[in-house]
Amino acid sequence: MGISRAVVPVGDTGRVERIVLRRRGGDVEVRGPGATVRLPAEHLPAHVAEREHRPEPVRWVWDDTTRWYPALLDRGVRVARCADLRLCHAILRRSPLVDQALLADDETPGWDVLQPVTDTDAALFPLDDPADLLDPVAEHDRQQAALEAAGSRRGLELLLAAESSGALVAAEMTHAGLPWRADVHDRLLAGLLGPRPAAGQRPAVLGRLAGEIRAGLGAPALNPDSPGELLRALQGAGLAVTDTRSWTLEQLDHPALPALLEYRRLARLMTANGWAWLDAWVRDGRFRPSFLPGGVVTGRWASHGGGALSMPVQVRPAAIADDGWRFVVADVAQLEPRVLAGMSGDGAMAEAARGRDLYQGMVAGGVVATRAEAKVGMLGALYGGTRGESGRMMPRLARRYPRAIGLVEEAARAGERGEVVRTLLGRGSPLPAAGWAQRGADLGEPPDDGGDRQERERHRRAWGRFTRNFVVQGTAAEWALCWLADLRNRLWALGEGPPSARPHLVIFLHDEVVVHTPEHLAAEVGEAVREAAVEAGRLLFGGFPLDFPLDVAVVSSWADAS
DNA sequence: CTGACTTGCGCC
DNA sequence: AAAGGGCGCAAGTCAG
Repeated sequence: MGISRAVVPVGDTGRVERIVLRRRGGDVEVRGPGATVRLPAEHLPAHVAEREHRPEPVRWVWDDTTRWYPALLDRGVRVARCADLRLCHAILRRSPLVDQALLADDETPGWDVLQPVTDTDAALFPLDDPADLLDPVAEHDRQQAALEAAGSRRGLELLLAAESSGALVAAEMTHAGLPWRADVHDRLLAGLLGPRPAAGQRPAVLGRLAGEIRAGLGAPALNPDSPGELLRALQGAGLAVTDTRSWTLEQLDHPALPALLEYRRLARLMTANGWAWLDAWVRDGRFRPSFLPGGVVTGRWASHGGGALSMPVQVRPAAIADDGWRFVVADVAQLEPRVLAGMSGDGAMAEAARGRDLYQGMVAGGVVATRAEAKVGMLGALYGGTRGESGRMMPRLARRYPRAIGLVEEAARAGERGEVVRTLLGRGSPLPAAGWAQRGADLGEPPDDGGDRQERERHRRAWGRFTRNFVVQGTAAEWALCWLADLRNRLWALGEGPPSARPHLVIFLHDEVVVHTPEHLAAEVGEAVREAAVEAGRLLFGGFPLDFPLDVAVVSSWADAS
């Protein structure tokens, strides 16, 4: 394995040799700047490893990381850089900074619809993979030409490098898996629900609670899992409700409700992260979901399998580091408001962000009286809340933070006009569904009846809330990608030996990372996480003074971090 | 029966 | 009058 201690800079696109890989039946075509060689697929890992060990940096160009990297990782081969043509294509195709004519080709629709493969057990090179019909060399050339001609090119270049690096991290996290103690999880479930029941049976505690609910509501046949039956039973018991959400039920006063709310809480645990979840997703002491970089329109990651991006705090005690290893858990406080301050160049908001608690900083700046007001006001600015408390805060925020609030307001107005907005680095928003945007009264359409007009207006406002949030959520995702990519490089430089012996990422949740590390490196990993955050801020916002304080914890169980 | 939709709730 | 962004997942419900 390579033992280079140098940290690879994120986005060092210019000086790096590029090698394009392409499947050719059972062979792989390896096309470097000087020569093209063809070798059997089973020889590829050794070939890649040999090239990675040489001192001159290389960027592997391939159609889709999910189609190449898992097999390399299985053979113990790690790569420093790649260009993921599928992900880069998706960004470039939607970016308003890009001349789409430069991407146009007969194969463009094929790249548009190319999906990642998530089933790592599938054959390495399935015969009918649509990816094999696409020419990665030509696509890479088109992408480079489009990038060359793009406005704000450096931002896009950074985004493509970070996105590709994210694809590597995603594959590596699935490969490594999150250490998961099924025995601890099972004890946790048994403590709350009773011992594991036979398939299809309610565990003892849920059975008892169901009985209490039926008795309390006078509905002996009620299935509390059925929203319809439950609603009728509640109404039959004299409660004026129109839905059965827990939040609604908490407002009511009825002797059956404590049992119902407790049932809800435990039934949720059982169905989402109960024994069935353990059977389906935990093998050999590891939870291995697949992560999908760019899986959300804003650029956030999605995940598939096991609900990896919404692991309840309740079950995190079962995530336990291996013997002699630790977790380093780090999250950014108030990432989105900080990113908004940076992207808008709002000095006053950046000043409030100086320090651990941005909301407290807003109080100190005299813009609001309490932290709670600061928080609800800021969430309203980011999500488009105009009602109640957050609506009342907006004028004050707009006065004190004109650039920040101006930026999100303008994004909302642009969305309402049906326009594309973009993140700081250049990821574009999708266009709204055809309909309201094209048929506005300002385009000369005869006025419809009031119902349609109101409907269109609702859609217009909703789309404005989406674009308002898009620019901030999307730029926050870019900060997080840069953080992740730089951290990945630092972690590699920190360790020694094969990938499995080095500190490695196991979880990434939008603004939080978990690193699994040999215990003796935990302190250094903590430093690396902080340094990577500083670097991410520099990459996105240059010299603009903006803090991204982290909470960092070195723990044995994920649950002990929060 | 399957598949699409709804409801509710976990995470950020 | 109403007006909160993005996801994934499981169970219930309903249409075909």
